[in-house]
Amino acid sequence: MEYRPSEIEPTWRKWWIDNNTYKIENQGGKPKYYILDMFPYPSGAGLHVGHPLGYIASDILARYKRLRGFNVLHPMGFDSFGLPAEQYAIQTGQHPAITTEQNLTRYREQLGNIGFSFDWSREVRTSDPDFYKWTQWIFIQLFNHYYDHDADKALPISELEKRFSVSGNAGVRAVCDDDTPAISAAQWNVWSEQEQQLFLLKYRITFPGEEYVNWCSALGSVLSNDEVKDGVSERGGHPVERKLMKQWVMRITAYADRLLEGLNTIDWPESIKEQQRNWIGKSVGASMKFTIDAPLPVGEGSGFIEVFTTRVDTIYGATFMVIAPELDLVKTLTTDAQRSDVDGYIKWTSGRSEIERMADTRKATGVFTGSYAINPANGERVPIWIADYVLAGYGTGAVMAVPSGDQRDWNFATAFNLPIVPIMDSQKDLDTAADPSKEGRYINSERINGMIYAEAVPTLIQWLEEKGLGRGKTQYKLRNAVFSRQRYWGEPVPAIWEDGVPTLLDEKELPLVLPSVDKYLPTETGEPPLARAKGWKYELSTMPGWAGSSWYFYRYMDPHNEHEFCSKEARDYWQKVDFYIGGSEHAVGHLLYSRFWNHFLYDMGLVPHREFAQKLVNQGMIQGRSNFVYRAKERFFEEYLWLKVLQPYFNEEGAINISGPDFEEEITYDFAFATNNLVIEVTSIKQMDKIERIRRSALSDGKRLMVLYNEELTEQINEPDAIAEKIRRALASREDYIVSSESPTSEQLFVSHSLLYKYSPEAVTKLHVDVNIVEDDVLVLEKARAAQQFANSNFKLDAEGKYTCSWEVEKMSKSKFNVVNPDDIVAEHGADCFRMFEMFLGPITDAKPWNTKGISGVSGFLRKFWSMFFEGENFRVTDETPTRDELRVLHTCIKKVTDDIERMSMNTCVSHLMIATNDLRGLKCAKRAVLEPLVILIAPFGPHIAEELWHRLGHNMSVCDAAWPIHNEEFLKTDSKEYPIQINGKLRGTIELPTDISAADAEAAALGLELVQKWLNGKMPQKIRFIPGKIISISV
RNA sequence: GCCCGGGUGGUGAAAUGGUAGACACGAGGGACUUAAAAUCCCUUGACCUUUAUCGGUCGUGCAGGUUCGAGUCCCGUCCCGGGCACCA
Repeated sequence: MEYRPSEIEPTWRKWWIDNNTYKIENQGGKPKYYILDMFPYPSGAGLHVGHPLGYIASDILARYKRLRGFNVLHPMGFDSFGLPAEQYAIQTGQHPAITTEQNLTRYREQLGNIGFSFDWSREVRTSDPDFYKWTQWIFIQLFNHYYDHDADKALPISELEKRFSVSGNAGVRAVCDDDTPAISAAQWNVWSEQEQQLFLLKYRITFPGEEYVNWCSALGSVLSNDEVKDGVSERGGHPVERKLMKQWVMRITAYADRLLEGLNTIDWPESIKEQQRNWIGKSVGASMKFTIDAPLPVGEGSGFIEVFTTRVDTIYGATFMVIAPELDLVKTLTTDAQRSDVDGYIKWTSGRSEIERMADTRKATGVFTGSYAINPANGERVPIWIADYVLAGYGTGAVMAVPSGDQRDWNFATAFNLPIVPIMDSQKDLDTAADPSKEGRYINSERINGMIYAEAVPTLIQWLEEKGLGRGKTQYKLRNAVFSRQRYWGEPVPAIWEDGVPTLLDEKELPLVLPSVDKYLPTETGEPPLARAKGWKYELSTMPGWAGSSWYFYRYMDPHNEHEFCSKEARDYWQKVDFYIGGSEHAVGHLLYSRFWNHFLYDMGLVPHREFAQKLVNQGMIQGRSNFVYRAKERFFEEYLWLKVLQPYFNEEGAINISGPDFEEEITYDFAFATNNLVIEVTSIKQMDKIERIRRSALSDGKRLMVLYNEELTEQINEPDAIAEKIRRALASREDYIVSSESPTSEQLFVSHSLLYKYSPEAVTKLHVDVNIVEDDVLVLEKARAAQQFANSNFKLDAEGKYTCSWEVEKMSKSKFNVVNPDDIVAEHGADCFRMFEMFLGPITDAKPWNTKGISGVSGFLRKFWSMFFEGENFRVTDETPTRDELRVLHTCIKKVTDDIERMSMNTCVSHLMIATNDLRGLKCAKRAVLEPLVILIAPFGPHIAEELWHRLGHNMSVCDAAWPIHNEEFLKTDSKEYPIQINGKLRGTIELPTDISAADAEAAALGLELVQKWLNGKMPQKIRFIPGKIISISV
């Protein structure tokens, strides 16, 4: 019986739905397992073959875990708020909810075709009010808490109010704004409600703050750094400016240390953890005061400059200071003698863009202020310079420069002839570069001379603290996260403003539903779109894309709960995500913010674990494989005429004279014949002006002009003879102006890539072509002729009559015409084949271009697998007792597939199933005892074929609830093994030995071999190693 | 510049210190067929030797090291991809 996936697959998909096969309960005697995919944003382009890679892998794992007796939660939903839908709404006026709904429907359909075991009754959508009600609720909780250092967790803001009213903020160690003043209880208590509320904002975990943001007035929105490319918006290319705006901000910095430490407790890819570590950017160092030793005007400045350093141990090498030119302090430090230099430099740097400043990092620029500071360690006077390699925005905007240890400081010192003092006995070649080594012992460093790094740092910090000159300090790169978007399509922020104080809605008033607006643009006065909503009295900005995704994994546990974001029973049952899979592009966005929210929810006692996802795997991106076609330019026709017509047909006459290698010459003619005054001009029929101009010029030159239209050449492109004949007739004629009277219908010519090596690159335009009308890089002409892109086109084919395309690997996207829809693959080969082929491509963590070469291998395998069960039209599985060989094949396969699923090596699983199938077909095995376990083994990969065969084997229940077979070592044993024999590390032969042979016997047997004696060449072996089950190794 | 990954046949890849290239694609040859498709069988890292077998040399970016034995571990180096970037 033939294997027909198009018949069996839809049947079983319906059966699964009808039987609620994938519906999961929050209970049961089984252990739980929670497998989560990063949910997709439903874009208008639909699902492409890259999306399901991770879903297939997780589905295989989910089905496997279920077969192993786990209660598996494997849900799917949609991150359905976002900018693309809003952009589309702006263009078309259509409500984003409508387009989002359409996209969602398409995604559901496409996902439905692949046979996933998702429990769709648990689907969530972040744009659904029933969902974002709880996003808003969590926002309110964040507002109502502050971070207490002593408790090292978030505490209710009411606690803080109590403490303020009793003892002010003196004893409070909490995360707050930098500019928070000290207040007494008396002050707090006399404050008005409004004053108290404003003060509390300095402590709340989410608060309205002033932040520099990337403001794009054209989009009416603030953009994240990665939405800005080269100073303009990635989407639309609009200008972007740095602007100080009132924004809701999340005090994620409060959690910096815990987010960093938590990384050590989770099984995530090292690269993701490393990116998060870099993003958090903890640097442990010291801050120090350099007293200013200058004739400062009385009362100006604090009298010292504070610096932060991660290398306090290098302080004795600090021979000068550098401060950022933007700092106000520069004015006071500048002496009269230096004033004009300094002013000039400041003027020059302010005119330089960020990009320029980054571009020439090699050349040190800067100016001496004329003032000095005292190095607190050795009391030496060091000059204070300004230079733009020091950034005002980082730390204090001042550095102690240690030219022997820091390359930028070294460059600067070398350029301006400042002293370079070695501080470590291990530093080398200080005349050519800095040496930042921490190895060795200190020199020229008084107090720490002779110490090593680990001794020097605490010694110095202790000394600085005793003297009041500095202290140990930890600094983070992490900034608080801006949480407002001046956009429409996002969660409304549940806040009302009154007298500059935000009040949040009561829980009972949630959800605050997104109102209707007439347009999705900012107002004329630059307010966000929500300002257009009638009667809207709430906050005008909405939440960012990462709001809903920061907690959605809990909603799946209890998706329809109207009273809580997720019930306690559900949280207690599912605990956390056991296995999370998604793209590494979310490394520091989603994955850091969701960890932050989870820590907060943990502090509130709402979730059972500090980290929500124990294990994370990144699936590699499936890239697109774009195809390109080449459209002829005028230049191409000129070169074609020369190469294919004039040279072959007229050279022998010696009668032509070409205007030279520059085909683009405008004044003279493209080709001129020495005889009969004939000149030829090649141009488009559309260029009537040009033709007229040339005609007049030919007339005055006394030349006879022949005009060949690109378009007529296009039609005759495969008949150079005909064109030659035309020219021959023109040569022979006496007419002054020869031009085709017929008007050609072809407008464009596309030239096969295989022919292009003869032509110059400027002769053609390279264009993307839809990969769906290309097969094996050859354009399918029937399909191409029907395509819009090739209307009124002709093709120049190669000698084999083919139009070949070139290709490149690019991101898969609609604009590159390289999107492959999984539906098409499923329709052609079946869902099981599609699933297994995606896995067979290679390790899921690797990025790879989509290429269906090789899909026939998987397709053929499934047919072979199927055919084991049939003899003609009959199901032929028997109850005979299997042979040892058959059992060995089966149990080897069980072992390998089981091991490989556990380590997510899905590609090799497919290989092992292929091997077992090939072997069993060789043995002509059709025995139930072998084939039935094999059906269970294939079930996670090809659920449809497995379900079909499972039922044909006589079962009524789904194969999903079968028991995963366990391999029996007994059947893997063989009586003998072929041992490789290595002599001096080289493989020289093999020997068949009994499995249970003793070392002595094995050695003797090996030495008895003729081939071994040959290599020994009469010598005695120095050593023989027998590694049971592996190898025999002989050294001579 | 710094931090992560990764370099293996014509291609996708496999090999968790023990026979490098499993499995598959592609290619070549053959069987079946009126023919084609489908299917099945054989060969397929490079080179040398041989009628063929047998056999040998080289081979996992490059160059070293550890080891009886290295694609795998260590040191150096080059190249490719990703991330961060005058971050003190």
